[in-house]
Formats: sequence, structure tokens, C-alpha cells
Amino acid sequence: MERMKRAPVCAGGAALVEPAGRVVPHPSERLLAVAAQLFCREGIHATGVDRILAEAGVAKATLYRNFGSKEKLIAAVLRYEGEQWRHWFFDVLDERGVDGREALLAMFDILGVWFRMDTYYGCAFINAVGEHDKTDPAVRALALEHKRAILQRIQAEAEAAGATDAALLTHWIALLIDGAIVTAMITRDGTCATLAKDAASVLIDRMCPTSQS
Amino acid sequence: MERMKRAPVCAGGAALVEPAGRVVPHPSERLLAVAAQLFCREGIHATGVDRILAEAGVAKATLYRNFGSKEKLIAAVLRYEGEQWRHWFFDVLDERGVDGREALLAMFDILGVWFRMDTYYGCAFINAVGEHDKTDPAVRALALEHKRAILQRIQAEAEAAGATDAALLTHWIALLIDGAIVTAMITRDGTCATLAKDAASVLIDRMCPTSQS
DNA sequence: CAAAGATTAGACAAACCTTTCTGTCTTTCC
DNA sequence: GGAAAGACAGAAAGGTTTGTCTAATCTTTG
Repeated sequence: MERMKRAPVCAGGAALVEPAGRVVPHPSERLLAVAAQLFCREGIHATGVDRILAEAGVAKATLYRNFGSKEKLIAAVLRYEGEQWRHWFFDVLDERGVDGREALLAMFDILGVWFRMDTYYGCAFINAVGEHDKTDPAVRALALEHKRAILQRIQAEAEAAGATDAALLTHWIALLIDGAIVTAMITRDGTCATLAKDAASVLIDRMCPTSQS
Repeated sequence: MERMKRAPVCAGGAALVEPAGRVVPHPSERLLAVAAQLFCREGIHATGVDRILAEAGVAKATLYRNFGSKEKLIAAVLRYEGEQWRHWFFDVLDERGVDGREALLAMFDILGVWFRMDTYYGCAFINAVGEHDKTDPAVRALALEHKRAILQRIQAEAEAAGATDAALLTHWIALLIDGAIVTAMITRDGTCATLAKDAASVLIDRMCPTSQS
């Protein structure tokens, strides 16, 4: 079963309709997909295990056999969701066939697409950290891993763009992305992706003396 | 009982130690302060009513007499916390006696102070929206009100700075602020305030042709 | 001082949550 | 085919949740 291209699982609507042959994936993955959807839409602690089981059509014993506890399910869901999201985001980015400055700007177009999905519920990691005990490093560690993976790609594009300080530009772009993600969640207005893109353009110009727009 | 100057209630540690005369405020405000603290640190849905009552030393009947339900308490806490935070933030900003470009940049210094508090748990509104049902506009409306109040001040300073498009600069600054807030929550690294400040400086320069730094 | 109103402590109901367990059914593998 | 493993439905345990109610006590106010 290869990974298919689809919207981020935060959006995760079509997770259960797979190509014929096997109508539904393994119960374990069905749990992940359904839990990701519910956690993102309604919040983690507000979503009971029974809800997930009913919606996934999975027995309770199966959940506890596969994941052990709800906390571990949460961690697995975050890993799964992060993987799905990055796959989607980077695949769409790759399809554009651009790099450097153009790629950095394209990221904000893709964010705009994400924000405009009616299943946009913000970033699963930001929301998860926000509703967990902030003195507990467990969930934060998962978020940091996700963040690091994204920063890595941004930095590669920043270097390709010829930034005089690629690391600094990377952090600037990341700040705009995070800001846009939470702003879009709160305002439900996808245009903040364009605002962020314009700001990014200015920052890139300042950092890349060679190719001014 | 006049409002005293203090750290934002997200930080809210010293909320119960008041100047002599009245050891503790009214039960109703004690509930707000304690609930704000717990909601911010451990999450709203993860915090039970009993916990709040025990820590505030308030009877359960008093909570339900004053607020009616937990949902209404949450709304009251968010309003209270937002008021406290804005009071703190704007007061500290005013004390600096700067305006325009200098004020916009000073905001990021103040954010840096906030981020470095060991009681920094991110923005109460962002976290609250993140852990609530995203199809329910109730909590989002409170967050939007808070956001609007902040945008208003940013815009005033953007205009004072002589920005050619003050509204656009306002949104840019706001994106950086929100990005820094969530980045600081996840990384627990206050230096992202400085990164955001540097980015803001670039954006302001681009928007304010008169006074380049 | 006295009355009115608020607060407290705590018991209590009803719902919900996580987790375990039992027993049956289906799939898989040799 | 037969055996072993996994999945299913659902009950039940044990704890926690929100919310209500009853008295007794404290605070405020006229």
C-alpha cells in the first residue's frame, strides 16, 4: 500500500475512500486517520476514545492492543499527521518545479490552498502543544521534530536563493508561516497567505542581493 | 480595587498576593485568575473544575452562581486574560515613551520579555481556539476581539511611522508577532523575538521611505 | 443590630472517560 | 483442514467530569 497523494490529514476528509481492492486500510491506520481528523477538528482532549472507535468502525480492544493508551495514540497520530502533511506540502511544492526564491514564495501559495480548505483546522502540532501541559516536553518534542523537517527544506531553498544569511532568512520565513497558520485558523481568512507572501518577498529581497524582483 | 501592574496572567503567578488590607480579591476574580493560570499552563479541557476550585479556595456553588457553566467561565477567563495581557503589554510599551517605528520595534523587545518568563505558555486565545471545535465560532469571536485590539495599536504606530501602506504593514507585523508567539511556545527559546524584530525592521524600512535606519 | 445576600463545605446525580475483560467471528498461515 | 492470531461487539470496572442541592457561616448594608 503506497502512500497516495492527498490533502493534509488535518483536512483528512477522504482518508477512508481508497482505490478498490481493499476498501479500508488496516484498523490501525483507520484509527490514525479518523483520530487525526477528530483531534484536529474538535481538539484532542475534547475527543473521546469512543468517538474515534465508532467513527473508525474499530473495536476498543484493537486500539489498546495497537497503541496501548490514548496518550500513545496521540503521539502516533501526530507523527502520522506530520508525515502526511509534509508529504502533501513538499510534493505539491516539488510539482511546481521551482527552487530558490521562487520556491520560498510558492510555499505561501500552497499555504493559501491549505487555508482555504473547509477542513482547515490549523497546525496539528501547534494546537496539540497548546492544549497540553506546557511543562511536559513529550508533545513539544514531536512538534520540534516536525518543525525541524520543515526548516530544513526552507533552508535549502534559502541557500539556493543565494541568501547572504540563509539561516536567518529561514527563521524569518518560518515565523511568517507560523504566523499565517494561526492567523488563518483564527480569522478563517485565507488571504493572510498572500500577506505573508508579500512580506516574505520583501525579506528575501533584502537577503538576496543578486536577483531583485 | 484598582488594577495593578503585573505580568500577564498567562504568567499569572503573583495573582493572589495583593497589597495588604484585602488579602485576596473577591472569589469571582480569584476564580478568573486561577483558572487563567491553569488553563494556560495545562490546557482548558485538561483542567477540571474541581482543580480550579481547590486552588482558588472557592466553593463550587460560587462558580456556578457567578458564571453559570464551565463554558461561560472559559469565555470570562479569556476576556479577563486578554484584558490583563493587553494592559500589561501596552503599559510597558507606553513606559518606553516611543512611537512610530521605534514603538513597533519595541513591541518585539517586550514580547522577548514575555517569552522568557518561566510562566510563558503561549497566547491564551490561540491555544483556546486550537483546542476547541473549529466549526464553533464562539471562542474564535473572543480571539478576534483580542486580535482587533492589538491590530488597532499596531496600526496607530504604523501610521505614526509614516508607512506608505499602514494597513499592510500592520498585518505584516501581526504575522511576525503571532509567529513568534507560537515559535516561542514550541521551542521555549525567547530569542525568536529578536529574529522577529529584525524581520520587522526590514519590513518597516520597506514601508517607511522617509526614515531609514 | 438585623436582615439580605453571598460564600462555604460537602454530598450527590448523571454523564463521560479510559481501560480491561469476555466471548465470538474472521483472517491468515502452515 | 487446523491452528494461531487478530478483530469485533459490548459489558463492566474504576475514576473523573460537570452540575445541583442543602445547610451552615460569613459579609455587607440599611
